[in-house]
Amino acid sequence: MEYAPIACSHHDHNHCISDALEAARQLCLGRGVRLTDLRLQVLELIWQNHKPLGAYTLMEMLARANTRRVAPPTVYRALDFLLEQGLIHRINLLNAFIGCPSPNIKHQSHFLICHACGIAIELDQPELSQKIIGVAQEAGFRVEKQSLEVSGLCANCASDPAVSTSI
Amino acid sequence: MEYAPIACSHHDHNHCISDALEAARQLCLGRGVRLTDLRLQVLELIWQNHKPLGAYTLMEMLARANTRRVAPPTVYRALDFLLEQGLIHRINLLNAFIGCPSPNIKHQSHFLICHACGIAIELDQPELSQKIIGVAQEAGFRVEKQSLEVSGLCANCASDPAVSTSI
DNA sequence: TTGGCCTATGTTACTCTATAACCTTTCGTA
DNA sequence: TACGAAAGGTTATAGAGTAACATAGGCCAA
Repeated sequence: MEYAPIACSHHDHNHCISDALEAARQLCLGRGVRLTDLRLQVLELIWQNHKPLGAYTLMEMLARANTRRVAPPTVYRALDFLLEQGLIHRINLLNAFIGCPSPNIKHQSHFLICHACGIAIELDQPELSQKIIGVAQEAGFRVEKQSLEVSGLCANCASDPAVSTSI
Repeated sequence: MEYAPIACSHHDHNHCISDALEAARQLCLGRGVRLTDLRLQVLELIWQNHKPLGAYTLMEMLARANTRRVAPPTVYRALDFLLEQGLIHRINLLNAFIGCPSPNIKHQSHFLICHACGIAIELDQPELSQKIIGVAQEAGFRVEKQSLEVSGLCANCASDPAVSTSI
């Protein structure tokens, strides 16, 4: 049985963006932390699509949007904040960052990453997290953070003959 | 029920090294690929312990062992070869490389990484790989490579009060 | 409302990781 | 032994991330 993840389907992405930004505002308000202009702008840029973005790409996007250039530490500090608040995830495989659709629920970082179109699909599988914790416990290991990064082809790209034959 | 992974236990590590190098020799012989001096030396250095090593650390170790300095491309080419042959894995979380104890069996990259002592324990859980493939298939995703990197505390460090209190 | 503190951002310089491009050497084979 | 492919050497540079210190802005207490 298959379902199409939202990242992979045609959808009104403006809705994704506004939902994410509103969730971020509420979450920061509730926690008493400051979602500054810069942090909000970085989060908004990350949400431009469902593809993870590198810090230096973000810097260029900021420069283009703001006329003023920001230096690496500035963007990394904003990213650190967003990571701490769980508003974004880091994709180690790509040295890149992607928005989290459910920042208010504590969860692990599990992604499907399409190497054809570049999108990253976040999995929501608490059962899988539990399975991983179980396997680790058998080895006497105390789990703190999980990072699952599966690369391959998303539903769209896998069914696109132009993609499948060009690999 | 717990078992102590070998990387975590007291063990004769020379045995790990000689096994790994012998396995590599056999595997390359069988595949008709060349395990050159440099490649063998890099593999041996990686196997010095169960902690992932960065490319630049390896470069320094090579320089110390050989009197002659090697440049980054040289060590990266050796690493690429070893990765292609499945003799080592890359740990994205650490930008580092670690020896694979079972290069002759095709498998996914699943690791437990202790942030206290630095060791990486490779999991051997085909069932977990299958579970991940299943979850991905539900989203219509065609899996090519899995990378699971779990960070936390290994059995030794978790039971060491000096470690637990210093975090 | 001012002063002081804390947090956020700016700036400069640097480290670490990785690769491009081109040249030389080495190895296996014809 | 000579040739071609593969491996390694060299130089330069791209890409990712951080240290250290300076400045600005928001918030609270007196």
